[in-house]
Amino acid sequence: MNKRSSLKDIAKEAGVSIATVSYVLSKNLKSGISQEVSDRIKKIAKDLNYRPNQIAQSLQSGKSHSIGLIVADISNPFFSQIARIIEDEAKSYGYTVIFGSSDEKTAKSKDLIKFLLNRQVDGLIITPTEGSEDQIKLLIKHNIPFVLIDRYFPSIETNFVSIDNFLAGFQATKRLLLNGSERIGMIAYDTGLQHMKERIDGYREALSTEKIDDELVLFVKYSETQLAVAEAIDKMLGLKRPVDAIFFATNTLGILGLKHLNQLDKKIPKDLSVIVFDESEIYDFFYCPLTYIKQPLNELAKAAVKALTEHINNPKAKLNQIKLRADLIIGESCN
Amino acid sequence: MNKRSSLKDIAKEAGVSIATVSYVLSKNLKSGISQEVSDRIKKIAKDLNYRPNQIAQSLQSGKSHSIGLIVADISNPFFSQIARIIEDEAKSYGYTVIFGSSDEKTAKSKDLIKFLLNRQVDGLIITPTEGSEDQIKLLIKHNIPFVLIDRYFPSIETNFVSIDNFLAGFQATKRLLLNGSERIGMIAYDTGLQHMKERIDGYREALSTEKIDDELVLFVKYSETQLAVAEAIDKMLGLKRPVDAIFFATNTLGILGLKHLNQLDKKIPKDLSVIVFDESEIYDFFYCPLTYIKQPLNELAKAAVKALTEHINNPKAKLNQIKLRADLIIGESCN
DNA sequence: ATTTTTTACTTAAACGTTTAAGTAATATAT
DNA sequence: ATATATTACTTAAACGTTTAAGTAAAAAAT
Repeated sequence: MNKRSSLKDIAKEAGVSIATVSYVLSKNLKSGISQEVSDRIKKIAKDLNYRPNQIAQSLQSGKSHSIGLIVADISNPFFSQIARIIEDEAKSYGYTVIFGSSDEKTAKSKDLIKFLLNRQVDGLIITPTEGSEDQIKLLIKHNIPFVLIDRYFPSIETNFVSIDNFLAGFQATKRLLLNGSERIGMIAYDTGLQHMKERIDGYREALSTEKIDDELVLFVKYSETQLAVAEAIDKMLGLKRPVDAIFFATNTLGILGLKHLNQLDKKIPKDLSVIVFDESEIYDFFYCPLTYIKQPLNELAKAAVKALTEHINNPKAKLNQIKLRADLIIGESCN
Repeated sequence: MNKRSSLKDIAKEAGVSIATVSYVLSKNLKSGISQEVSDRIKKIAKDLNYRPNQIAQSLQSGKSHSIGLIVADISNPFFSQIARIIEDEAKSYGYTVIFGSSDEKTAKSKDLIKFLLNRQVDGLIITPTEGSEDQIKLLIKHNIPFVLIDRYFPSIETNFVSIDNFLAGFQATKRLLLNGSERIGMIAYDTGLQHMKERIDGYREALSTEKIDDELVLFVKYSETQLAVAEAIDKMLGLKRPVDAIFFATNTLGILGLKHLNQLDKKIPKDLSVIVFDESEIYDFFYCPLTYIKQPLNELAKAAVKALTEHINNPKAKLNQIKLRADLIIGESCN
């Protein structure tokens, strides 16, 4: 890369001090530089195609004007859609986004946080992994601005932006009951993360006590999702009293589940009712319009960036603990 | 954010000079520091939780160890999958990735390049937009390491990594002919970009002269893709001699096209044969297994990162102009 | 006519590193 | 016993900014 021109080069060319050039070019200070010198400097700057070195500015100011984004997996459309909105939003505040994928692994998340902080990001937006409480506490201890997104830890006082997962789980389940389902299975990730817990709690709350049956809530490990979803479905359908509805707790679980149900040649909603979490383009290709929970991705991502910039600019700003409402989009998969 | 400890803090604590601390902590130089002092410094560094300030290191070294990634739209699975591979690969070389979406707009792409260069990225991986030749030439002029991905400009000597789009277009069309299609339509983006041209050229090459018909190649604008795809299909089906097969030149075009064909209640392959560019999870939910062109995303992304790091480390390294072969995955959509 | 204020700059330090060059003390060689 | 080499450091400059503090000259006030 060619050496880029610096204030020094301009100063030399203009026969003035570096400070003078700096004063002229950083418009924020209208300190007393004569029009003539100012114009000359501006012209030279333009001729030399001067662009301030942000690294030097960062070192000087202690601000990098970049934020770190840690998602579970950027190639998952749920996260890449969020990333896109965060990108645009961050840019409007003057921030660049450096991203990383944790693969839901605590160790990876820890490395990423370290990596991003070494890069002197001004703050972080994180979808925390299970068991990453200590990492989060460390961020608090070091006064590093951050916002949790999608999930949060009820035991830790942090900024977070998520949906009301309890309500979403509750509403979905109520809908299934309303449409006559008697035995409603739920397939969720095997994680202690709050968002998952709440989805399940919402589901339980919606069921009358006699309908609750622990056999009907099955957990799959993130690392073996595909196989485990299929097994869970097989199990639910193989029960003495099989399920007549399944509630999938995420996007990925739902898609894999629907694939397996297709393989089993189960017809929705004739053989089985289904509700899925999150939107997907895929639903358009499913023979039956699906009923699903639609998260307000735009609002989630924007609120996260807003909260983060607020805390970057004022570390004492009060915490943003935002739970947005997710809508249940009614299709025909649970009729 | 709490002030992080610096070499200065450690030096003060240890009663030595900053340089001594630097020598100890930057293991690469085994210059003569006594074991005793060295151990003491290391202990203090650990106690103070010292992490080198990469901004300062960057300023000093002129390397930021970050690369800029410009894609058309990070929320498009094609690009987010590539981004994920680039992320992992870049990390293995010690680079962070800063990304941006150009939305296929030249002006946005220009801004992004400027933005990323101001951030002192060491190099760029770019999916160039139509008409961005000047931006690319400027990068060359300034000796900025970069690699084009997915597309390239035949008129400019650059690093690039793409697939052999001509061959892909050729093979897809040949397949349709082989399976008996007589009137093969193609829906492509209205762009002069080379990858699109080559896909169309491949299609033309496969057709015998008398089969080529300009009515059968329809172009849609990126900014109005959805509507335009539907119109193009309607037009092709409404011809005096309507098409009996459609070749969709990208992922997005294919998905939108299939949706519209569903709405028209056209059955594939009975009413119409179809071949699509790129993979999608969606295909699993289409009633008919699709025949599609599968790009080797892993190889593409890895080759791009490799080429880029090569050129960052040695600006005179010879150009990597890589065209990988894409496979035609045979389904049942053109039988 | 002298003092004060204003103008238009410059000097210098700082941000946190790296690293070439310098130095004093000790060890080795002659 | 003196010259030379080695060890274990320190000094200082550099990367490119920003900005408080300083200064000389010109303008305004007394």
